[in-house]
Amino acid sequence: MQIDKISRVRNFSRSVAVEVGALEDSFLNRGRPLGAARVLNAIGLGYQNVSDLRAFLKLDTGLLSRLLRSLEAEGLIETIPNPEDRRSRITKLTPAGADEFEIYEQLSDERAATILERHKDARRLLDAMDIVTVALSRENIVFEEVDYASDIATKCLTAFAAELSRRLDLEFELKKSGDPELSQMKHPHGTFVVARLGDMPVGCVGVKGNGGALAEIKRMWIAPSARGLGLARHLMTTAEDAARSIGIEALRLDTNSALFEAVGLYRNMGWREIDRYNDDPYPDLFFEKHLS
Amino acid sequence: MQIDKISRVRNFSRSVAVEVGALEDSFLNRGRPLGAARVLNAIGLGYQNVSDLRAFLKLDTGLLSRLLRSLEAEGLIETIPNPEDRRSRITKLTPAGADEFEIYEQLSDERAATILERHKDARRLLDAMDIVTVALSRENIVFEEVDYASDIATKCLTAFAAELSRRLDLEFELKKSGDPELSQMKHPHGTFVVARLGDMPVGCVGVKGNGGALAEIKRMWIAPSARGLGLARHLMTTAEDAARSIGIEALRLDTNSALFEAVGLYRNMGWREIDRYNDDPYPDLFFEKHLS
DNA sequence: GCATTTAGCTGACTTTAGTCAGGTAACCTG
DNA sequence: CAGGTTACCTGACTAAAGTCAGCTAAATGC
Repeated sequence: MQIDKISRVRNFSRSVAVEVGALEDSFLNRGRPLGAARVLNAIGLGYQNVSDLRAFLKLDTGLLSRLLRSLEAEGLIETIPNPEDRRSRITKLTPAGADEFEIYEQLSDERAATILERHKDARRLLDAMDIVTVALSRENIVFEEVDYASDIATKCLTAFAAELSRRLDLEFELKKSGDPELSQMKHPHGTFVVARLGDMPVGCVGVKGNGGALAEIKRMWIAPSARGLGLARHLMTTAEDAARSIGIEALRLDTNSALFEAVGLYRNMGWREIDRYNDDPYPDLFFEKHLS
Repeated sequence: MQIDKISRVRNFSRSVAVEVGALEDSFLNRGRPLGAARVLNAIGLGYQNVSDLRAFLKLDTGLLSRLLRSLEAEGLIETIPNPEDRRSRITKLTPAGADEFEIYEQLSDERAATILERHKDARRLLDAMDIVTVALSRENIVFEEVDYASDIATKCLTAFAAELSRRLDLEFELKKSGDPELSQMKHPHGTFVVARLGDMPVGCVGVKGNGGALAEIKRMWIAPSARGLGLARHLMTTAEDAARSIGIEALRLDTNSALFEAVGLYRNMGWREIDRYNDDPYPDLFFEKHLS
């Protein structure tokens, strides 16, 4: 049976290798060697200083240097010394370079769109792709404190609200930016932590404080595609650490017993069940944890 | 929103491209250029004559020729003229070549296993991979008549039985090879058609005949990962054509109204609802179609 | 049976990718 | 400020990949 699993993975690898090859071919049609195209794209993506480029593309210093020279000769990039350390250098797309980068982006978008077009209902395929994406690059998931109004936080909160509405069959209203509840999830009272894979949101949790020693965990969410990987534990730990660092001594939270995965985690991470502390209709379980 | 979908596909492409690169790196560790390794693997996979290799690997005739020469020099392959057309040539792995191919297979298996190992429960990931595999290579799906006892047919029937058991909550007993019901799905009485993607089963259907002009459709199944692509129509058409070609004039089938997609398809493909013709407890709808 | 086509090979070439040993300017350390 | 380190560059090289014209032998078409 293990053999069968492996052959499924290998069938998968084979089919995506074809897809990757096709994208590279479409890049080659721009008349530039793949190496140069890759460098141009990396610069467009924001890898602007040469050492970052080298690390990202895993290129030898000599090779990268030459590729940069060739892009310069095409008038697509400019490199200037980094004013903070004039040994290192910063690359920048010229307007022509930005145009060319945009064309590569277009090519990538077109290939992606081609795949989607062949599916009347692409949702299932997209969900499957998300699962694979997270599974293959889980070590690149970063956990970090961000402003609840940031782009990535908004993505998380929107997805969270959509899922709650679906799973609990109720209309969950997303709080607006000015909402006092949200402003309590911000330093110095509280904080907001997201887990993300690049620009893809995979989880979030808010710590809502009021200046006192007791704060509350809110908006704990893990993207469906990222479940079963143990991310929630990491996310909660990050949130607890962040809470401790702003002087919070104890946390509490409410949840619903229908969210059994979450409930299991809380118990497992040292949360203690307590009595109801609010009269919201939705939660039916309440927990507390002291941050020693 | 379309933009968001595209970025999901592109995130996916990016993450799998890394995987593909890693596999190629592991291939390079065998000390042979990637081009030669690819040729060796293609030969091992069964692309034995030179023109097939060329088409499969999309290589220039000169380049392939040289790669074949280098593999010959290593003692890994032999090429002999094709006795049927002595202009063309057939390549064959030597015992040493077969060993070397096996090592590459091992490397691929190991990479696949590495991915699986990181997941306690890999089922969700594997299902997602299957969906992606089918979506990306649906144009490679082949529909063909096979013996019901063949490897691919057995895979289909096993999956079919497992799914029926799960969905209808009953213990569906897989027929054994010697079963008379199955032997009626074989020429000259009947036939068995599968849809497959390489060695991956994506669908099947049996035509069970008794020598007369009327036969019955049985074991119609589409793999979960292949649904929503309109394969069932193609599969049924293939089965009807195959039935006609062995002299069958009319087909009938029983089904359950819970399988609404299948029922919709039958109606759409010119099947006419008829009265119950057996007393099985599971079906509640009966159809017939005359093969003009 | 002779011209034509086909399959594959070879030689001669170019481009791309990658490696490595210096070299230079800028920076850092004591 | 001397000595070492760092960041990047250049030159010189090799290996791999790809292209193309011309060749040969076998098959095919009329």
